[in-house]
Order: sequence, then C-alpha cells, then structure tokens
Amino acid sequence: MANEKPATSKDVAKLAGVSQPTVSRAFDPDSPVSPATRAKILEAAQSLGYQPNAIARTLLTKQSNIVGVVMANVTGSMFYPQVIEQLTAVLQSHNKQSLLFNLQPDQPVDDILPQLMGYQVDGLIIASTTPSTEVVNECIRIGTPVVLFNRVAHGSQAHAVCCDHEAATRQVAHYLVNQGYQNIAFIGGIENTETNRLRERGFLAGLAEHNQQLLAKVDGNYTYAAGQLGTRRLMAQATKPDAIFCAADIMALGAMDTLKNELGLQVPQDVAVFGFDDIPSAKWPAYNLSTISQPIELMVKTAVSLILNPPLESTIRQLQGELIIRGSA
Amino acid sequence: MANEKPATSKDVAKLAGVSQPTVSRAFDPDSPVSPATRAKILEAAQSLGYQPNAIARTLLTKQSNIVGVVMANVTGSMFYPQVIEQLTAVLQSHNKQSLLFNLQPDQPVDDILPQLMGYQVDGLIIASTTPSTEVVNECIRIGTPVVLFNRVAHGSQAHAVCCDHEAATRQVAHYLVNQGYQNIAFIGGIENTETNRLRERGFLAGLAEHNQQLLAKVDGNYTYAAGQLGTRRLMAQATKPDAIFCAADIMALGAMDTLKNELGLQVPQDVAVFGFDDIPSAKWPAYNLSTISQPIELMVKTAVSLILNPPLESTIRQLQGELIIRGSA
DNA sequence: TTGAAAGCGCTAACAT
DNA sequence: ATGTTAGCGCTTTCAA
Repeated sequence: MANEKPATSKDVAKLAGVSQPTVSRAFDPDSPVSPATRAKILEAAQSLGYQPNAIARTLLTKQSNIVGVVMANVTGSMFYPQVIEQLTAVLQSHNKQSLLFNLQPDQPVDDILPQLMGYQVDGLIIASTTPSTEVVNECIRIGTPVVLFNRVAHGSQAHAVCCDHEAATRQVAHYLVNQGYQNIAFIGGIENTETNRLRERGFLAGLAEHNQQLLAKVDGNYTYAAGQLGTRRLMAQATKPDAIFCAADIMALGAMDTLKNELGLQVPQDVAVFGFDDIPSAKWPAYNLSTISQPIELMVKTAVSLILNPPLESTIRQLQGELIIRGSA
Repeated sequence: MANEKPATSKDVAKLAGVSQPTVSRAFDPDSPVSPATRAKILEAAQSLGYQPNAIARTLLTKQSNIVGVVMANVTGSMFYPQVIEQLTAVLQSHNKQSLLFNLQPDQPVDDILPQLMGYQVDGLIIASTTPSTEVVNECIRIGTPVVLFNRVAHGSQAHAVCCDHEAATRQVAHYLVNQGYQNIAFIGGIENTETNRLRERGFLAGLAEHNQQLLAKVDGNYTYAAGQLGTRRLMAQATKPDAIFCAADIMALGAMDTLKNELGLQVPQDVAVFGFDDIPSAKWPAYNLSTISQPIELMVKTAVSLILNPPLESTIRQLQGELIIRGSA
C-alpha cells in the first residue's frame, strides 16, 4: 500500500482526456481554460490524489516560494520563539513556506547559507547571527534578498530590520536616573555581539547625559543563570547597586530571583531591576518586570515586506522599542 | 549587481573543460572522478560561485532532504519551542532541512498537508494537532512517512511518538496521595484534545487506586492566564484544595503566582502545586516546580529515526516521563 | 481554448 | 574515468 508513486499532471491529463499542459493551466486561476474542461480536470485530479509538484514548478519558474530563516540559540533568551512563530505566520499569509535552519553553537552561518541557496529560496531572513559581506553579496548578486534581523549589515548589501537598541537603553538610563537611583549596574549580553554593544552604548550615553557613571558591569550570555551569577557578583561588591539593568529579560528574571530568594532583598525597594525584550514571563505577577518591548510584530512584517519587495538599495529599518514600566523599577 | 543568474553545472563544465555530468560527479564523494579533474572542477565552481541546485536534484532523485514539521500554538505552553529547536538540530545532523509550518488557529491540518506534500518532503512530523486518517494514509501511500508527536494515530498508518501521559499522571496522583494531600484539584488542558484526556484519565485512575476522588476540576487552555483563573475558581469554593495538579507547567506557574501573590498563601505549605512538561521556567528558584519531565530529546530522536527508517507497520513509541520532585509539592 | 514542443538543472544508465 | 543520452514534472512559447 505504500510507495505507489504520486500522480503527475500527465496521469491527470490521460484520465481527463486532455493534454498535459492543459492540466497545468487548470491549476492556474489566470489561465484561460473552459469551465467544463477545468471541472473535468479537477475531478480527475481529485480522484488520483494529484497535487502539483512544487519542485518541478520551481525548477522552471525560479520561484520556490520558500524563504530561508536562520537562527541560533532559539530557546535561550525566550525571545526568538516568538519571532519564529510570527515570522512563519506572516510568511504563510503570503503563501511562502519557511525553511528553518537552527544554527548550532560554533557553526558559521557562512557555511550553511550556500546550502540553503541550493534550495533556491526566494529570500533569506537571518537572526541572532551575522553572515560575512562576501556571502551575503553573493546571495544578492543572484537575486536573493537577504534581511538581517536585529543586526545591521556593515558594508554588505543586505537589508536590515532592527529594534533601536541604543535609543531604547538610553531611555532606560534616563528613567532610572529620574527615579533617583544612584548606583546603577549593568549585566550585559554576549560580549562581542553588536546587539550587546548597542545596548550598552546607549545605556552609558544615557547615564552620561545625567553626569552619572555606571557603578559596575558584568558580562552575561543571555541566560537565566547568567542573571543569577551576575547579580551575586554585583551584590558581593563593596558598593552595592540600587538598580540593575539587564541586557535581556531572561537575565533580569534570574537577577530578581537571586535578589529575592537568595539574598532576601525586595524588588524594587532594595534593588530595582530593569530588563529588555518583554518576553511573556516579564508580565507574570511574580516578576512584573519593567522592560523595553521590542516591536516584534512590526519588525516581522517589515522583514517579510523587505523580502517580498526588496528595495534596490540596501535598506535599514530601525524601529523604536517601547518603555514598559511595571513594578520592578 | 543583482540578478545575474546563478551558475549551473553547465557553466562550470564549460569553464573546467569537462562534460556537465562530470561536474555532477565531482560533487558526489562516491563518484569515481580523478583527483585532478575534481580539483579543476571544484576550482571552477568556486570561481563561479556554483552551488548544486537541490531543486533539480530533487526532481530526479525524489529525495528532497526536506522534512515537513507542522505545529500549532508554538509559544503558548512554552513546550514546543524546545521541540522545534531540538527537532531542527537532529534533522540537520542527518542533513535534512526543516520546512516549518505554523498552523493558525482554526486552520485544519488537512488543508495544508497536500501543500507540504507538493514540496516532495521526505517525511512529515506533526505536533499539537491530529490530521485525518484519509489524508495521512494518502501520504503513506505515496511513500511519505508521517510521525505524530504526542498524539496517537487512531486507525491511520502514521507512526507516533508520545510521552506516556497516562502513566505519568497516575504517578503524580500516587505521589500526592502518599504525601498526605486530601483535597486534590485538577486544572485541565484544552477539553477535547487527546493529550488532555490521557492526562486526566491517568490522574483519576491514580487517585482511584488509593480510593480518593478528585475534589474539583476546572478546564484551562494551556496558558498562564488559565492557571490563574482556574486557581481563583478553585480557591473560591467551600472546600479548598490542599494540592492542585495542572495539566501543563505554564498553568502551574500561573497557579503558583496567584496563590502566592494574590491570595497570600504559601506553596507548598498551604497549597501544593504540581505541573507537567518541565519547561525551563519550572526550574527557576521562584517556582521550583515539581513536575513531569517529558523526555524531549529521546522523543525527538525517535521521531526522526521513524522518518529516516520508517517501519512498514504503523508504530507507536510510548516513552516514559520522569517524576521531578522539587519544592512545590 | 487547447495541443505540440522545448527546456529548467540535474542524475542515472550506458557506452567508451 | 569520462562523455553521451535521456528524462524527472512542470511552465512557457508558439501554432492551430
């Protein structure tokens, strides 16, 4: 019962008593086929379980209707699952499928892009990692638009959609200073990533505008554990912070739990905590985390529209995050 | 600079001064090509930026090396993001790509499977939703294995990988009774899903084995808010529960937060809470949730191996969850 | 409105 | 070890 091969347009043609191209036309609403013929063909197709072969079509039309999506560390920060969910949904609403590539730690994007290109993807959306200019430009050269998600394209011809990290974290700094916090510490993300650099830079700039300096800074890696560890380190110092800004919500949650459960402190009374991303857990009453909300929906829609209607020039769309004040700061 | 079309094996052949099939062979490690020729070809390919066209190959070999993955409600329970992450990783380790379809609310799986089949996927892994027997069997008929993830295949020829929900929740019942809880309540998942029925049935059976009955039951929908709401309802009753078992961790977290922050109760002293899934947040000190851990890694590996080496007979692999006792019960 | 013929880029069978 | 030939299932001319 297995392994009868799938019906082809030829099979349908024979059964319906028409030529093979006519079958093809019957499945294209814009092709001129008489209603009678079309009905006959669709019925024959139905009875054979015929489904047009998208692969064969792609070979000819050079349109796969597949968009490659590349991500690393999907569940780490709890931010990217939402991106995947919305990205696939929006692509599907445009009749595009998503070929999802989950980059493994230490696996270079550059190695796998050619592989995805082999599938003739109509576009490439790359998040949480930055490909080299050469590889990106090679994609562009053969007509495949590339959109970086929360990275910018230095010198390459990729498009980019980013939350304006720098402006957002500057706002956080203003807010914390205006609330009267004096000793403000920072738990950063992964040291050498652009996102992290921007978030840190904006925050420092914001403090500087009030003539304040950072009390202390530790590096994290966008994990809950990093938030815990960083907090322990910060609270072990001679001058303890009265506010901790974390470069990602997930670290802020670790920070809060450590302050409350390990150190017996109150948030925000003893130490305030601020996050970045607005992941679902940030809203939970246990945390009630003040944070920056990245405009995921808009970012996703923008990314998809850049893929579907790629501008000729490399375009960077910088979208503003929103300051969400809850109870933690 | 855009839109020069990609190099083909023909282009490479011309540049390298060999025939086109030889180029094809040079890219297949098992094909007999002299080292000199292969070097020449690879160099030519490199200089042209040639990448074999996987679409053309698929048309001929009937092997796309793409596996269709279908899911609904990805971020809802915070369980599926881990499944996606591990599934893509394991598939990639076998040189398979993942075509991810995110089923929208009220969108029938049956409608989109033919569409995925059009891409000549080598297999289909379907989670959090159950396709009809007819559509599944049509896939099987043309040689595409189908694996259901956490569903069983009633009468269809699909394979299935499930956590043994029933056995697991029976264990939870035993545990709670043995700990001396007397008034045990249940917050269920989505009423009409198989997973939910099994979890409830096992729990009731476990209680019955100790001659205990459920104090009360409310329905949830696998969201944090459902856990909050259910808890409020349960705690408003004349006889209040001393233990609440939630059919998913995410609801258990909502339950705990409501108990602690809204009702000022202690967990587990006043009310114990038990979950199901072992999502990352369950480990956080703020919750320290006792739960059932679904063996995701094993489930994913099993699912992939069923796709790669499909048994002739419909096969159900039922894997045991693990009772994880933390502080909440 | 429909059919005949060509060909997308590749692999597989056969011949050399 | 390499070249020749054929053809996967479809869309796209071009004719009729």
